[in-house]
Amino acid sequence: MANRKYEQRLRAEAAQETRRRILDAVYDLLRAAPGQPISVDGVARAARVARSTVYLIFGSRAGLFDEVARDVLIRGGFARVTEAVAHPDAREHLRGALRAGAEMYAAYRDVHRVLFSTAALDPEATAGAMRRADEGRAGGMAYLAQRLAEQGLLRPDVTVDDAAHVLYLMTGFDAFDALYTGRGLPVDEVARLMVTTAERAVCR
Amino acid sequence: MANRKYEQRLRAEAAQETRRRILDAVYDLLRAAPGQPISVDGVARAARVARSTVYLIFGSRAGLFDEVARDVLIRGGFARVTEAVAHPDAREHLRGALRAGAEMYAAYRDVHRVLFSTAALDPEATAGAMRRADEGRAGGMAYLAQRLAEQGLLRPDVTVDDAAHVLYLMTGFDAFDALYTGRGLPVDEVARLMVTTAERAVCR
DNA sequence: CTTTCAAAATACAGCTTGTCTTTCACAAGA
DNA sequence: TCTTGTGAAAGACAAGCTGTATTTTGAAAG
Repeated sequence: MANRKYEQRLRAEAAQETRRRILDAVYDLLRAAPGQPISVDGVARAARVARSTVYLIFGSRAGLFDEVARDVLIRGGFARVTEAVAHPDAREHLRGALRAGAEMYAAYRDVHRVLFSTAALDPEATAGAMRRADEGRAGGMAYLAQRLAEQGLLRPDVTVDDAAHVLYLMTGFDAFDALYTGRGLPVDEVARLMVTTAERAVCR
Repeated sequence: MANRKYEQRLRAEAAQETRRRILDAVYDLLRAAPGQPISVDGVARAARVARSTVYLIFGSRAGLFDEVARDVLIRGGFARVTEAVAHPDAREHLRGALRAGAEMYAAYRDVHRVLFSTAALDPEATAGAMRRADEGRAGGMAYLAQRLAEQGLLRPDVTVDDAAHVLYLMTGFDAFDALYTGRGLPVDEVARLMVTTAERAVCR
């Protein structure tokens, strides 16, 4: 029973691959049948993997969705949102962030819909990934409101706090989806409406 | 087996009473443990009623939630929203509708949250009450946008369609809840932010 | 005193999550 | 080549859920 050290290159790679296959299966199921409950069993079968393997890797249903939530930000292009933040002009920061956010949401709309709705129903069900994303956005909007104020771009009758509230409202997935799915507007139309509405509400 | 006609006063009243008891149980459970899955069995036990009775009266879980959705509008004061619509001044119509809507959502916030989130996840799960409410709101906002245009209150750079889109966005439960729960603002603050944001976005 | 009906009680099939234990297959190391 | 570690599969299991019967109870209506 002496410990024999393993470096396991190939095996670790294979493990990573099955992990990806399971995540991909969630995307596939969501795209194939949006608005339909997803079971761990269904995911396992779609990934051609045993159900117990899903529990082995992700621990639970919540753990799986937690990883999906982490993954969908990367796949959807969250990087472009952070790029927008780097713009020296706060107004361009606002426009870029709203546009990048809309595109990110649209890229995997069904996935975001399921994640947000299940998180709203039962915060435990996503193990906190949604909460973290939300807090990050709240912090980002506080920062943006502050920058707008510093650059003198805020309407005189709008406080920094109010601006942060409105920006938080406009950058949420629900706001995006109300226009995208609820009204059937294309992404660029949604982004345009969001930008003009936000600017009129908080900018001078 | 000859049919004997029944007028059944007392019995019909008793039936209506158990029906209310079941609906009340849903409210109680939602208020006691928001963000926790609700089972038909739990509702039945809370109402001190057999589970089969719930199915007898409401047909299914979806049917139950459908009735709750119908009920919560009445209890929350949807009447005040329709009153606002009657105002001759379209701008006051807008303000009144937004305020009344916010108060209605706030009165039974947890109930609305569950209803909207489950409806978003699975449209079948509420048997259409949410969809109908949504269509009604969409129609109402189209009407309001039209009235604003006719009274010359719309910004010159805003089309009637765009105004309807923005108003639809601002009057949704998700928009309300983003500020009410997401930001922890009191109802009147939410209403104020909604009104000013909507007015700045679409009114001259 | 009989009829009718709301409600309860009960059993059932089928689905779900989550936790086991056992077995298999294969790459890493000696 | 032979052993060992380990990712994954396979399968059994408990517990909870929905939905659909079927039968029984109790009380109001006639």
